[in-house]
Amino acid sequence: MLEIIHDSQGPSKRNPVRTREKLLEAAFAQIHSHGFQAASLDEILSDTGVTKGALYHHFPNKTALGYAVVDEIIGPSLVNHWVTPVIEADHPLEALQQVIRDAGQSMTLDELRLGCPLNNLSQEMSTADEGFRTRLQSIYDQWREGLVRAFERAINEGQMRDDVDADTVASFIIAALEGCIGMAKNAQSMDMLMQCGSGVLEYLETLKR
Amino acid sequence: MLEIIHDSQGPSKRNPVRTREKLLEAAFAQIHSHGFQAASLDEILSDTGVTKGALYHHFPNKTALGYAVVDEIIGPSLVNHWVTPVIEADHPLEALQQVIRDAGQSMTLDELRLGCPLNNLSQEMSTADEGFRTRLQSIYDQWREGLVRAFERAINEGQMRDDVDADTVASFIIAALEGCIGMAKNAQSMDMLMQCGSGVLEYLETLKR
DNA sequence: CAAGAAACATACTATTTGGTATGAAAACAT
DNA sequence: ATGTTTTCATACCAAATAGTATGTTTCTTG
Repeated sequence: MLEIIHDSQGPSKRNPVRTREKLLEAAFAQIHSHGFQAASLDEILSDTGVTKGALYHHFPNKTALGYAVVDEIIGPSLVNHWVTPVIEADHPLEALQQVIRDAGQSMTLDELRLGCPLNNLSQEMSTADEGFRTRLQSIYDQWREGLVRAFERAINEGQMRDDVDADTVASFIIAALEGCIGMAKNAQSMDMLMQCGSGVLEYLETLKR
Repeated sequence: MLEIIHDSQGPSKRNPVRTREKLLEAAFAQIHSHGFQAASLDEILSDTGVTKGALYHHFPNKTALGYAVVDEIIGPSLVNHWVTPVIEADHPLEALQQVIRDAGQSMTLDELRLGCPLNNLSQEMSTADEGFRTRLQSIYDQWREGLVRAFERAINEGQMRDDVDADTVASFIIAALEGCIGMAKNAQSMDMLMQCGSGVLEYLETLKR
């Protein structure tokens, strides 16, 4: 928290691209820890060593910085970890189960305490700022559409029951996953995460044929 | 929002109990709408017509007011609507399904946009304030323990499969429900609530025997 | 009824906040 | 080299916030 994000390359030559990156990273960390509204610009600046002038050169205001965090960090990260592996897998259902297990096992208690950045921001900002809501919604949409495609493929290939609606299942899975993380986040308990997660895994098991 | 909460009884005789109630109600509304940290004391005062002196007579600080909202409004309301009906029912699984359906049908779009007060506060405050976290956790615990008792009874009476762990199922159900509401809240879509909710209902169906 | 406590009212304060104004130093183009 | 744009630095500001100080009114109690 008190660490400054150093440039890896020697003395401080001027590097606007890296400056913007540092701001995004620090803003993401700050938002993840405290939420968007409680995220302090001054803290982001002291964390990065960037000055207010530079910040407001790269972003017109705090909201725009938040939007950039959503578009350039949260969205891509979610697609990488949760969508692509399932879409590209030969056996989507099992791939999804594996992604869930991996996420559960690689997550530390400190990370768990912070919760899911996507869900955190949604719950905080959906009523407060329409721009956040739509951006976050498009991430959820990508996620759901990815799962739907994967499920439909699994159904066609006879890996999955054909008496379920892929769209309903996808929505339910995403909701259940976010719910599990939220639950375990408040409990601050790895056991709760595992217990809840195994509920999801068992549900996925019932979808196989 | 702009309406003042009037006393129903004539002119403003001094009524400390009612004053405290009005503060709690307005604080709950404010927290439900904007979250705890963004809830403005000044707005609560102008909503109620109560003055700052009275507020700080009844509550030592903003945090204590928030705690009281959790203990005296959010907790009891949840137990009333979600725990008691299931515990007292002859057929817990079907009762739970009915509670879910009722909640879905009685919920307006405006309410949906605000989300679940319990989940909202958990996600916002669990990292920021340990007092909030423990209080909210005890509500979750009551909920889960209520469901566990109901499920165990259903299992004993042969209404529910006996190859599932009541505790795991209870945690998963609560997580899934909160996840559904959160999902639909961000989507601001009643359809999403219904779609997600039917996922929960179908899952509950698989638990019957 | 008197005295003390409870309940409320008003004015003020200290701090934090996002945002701005203005200028300097690099980087770039000609 | 010189002018121009980009990138950054510093100092400042207006608004909002929770909280306090202090006084007044109502209620309770002996």
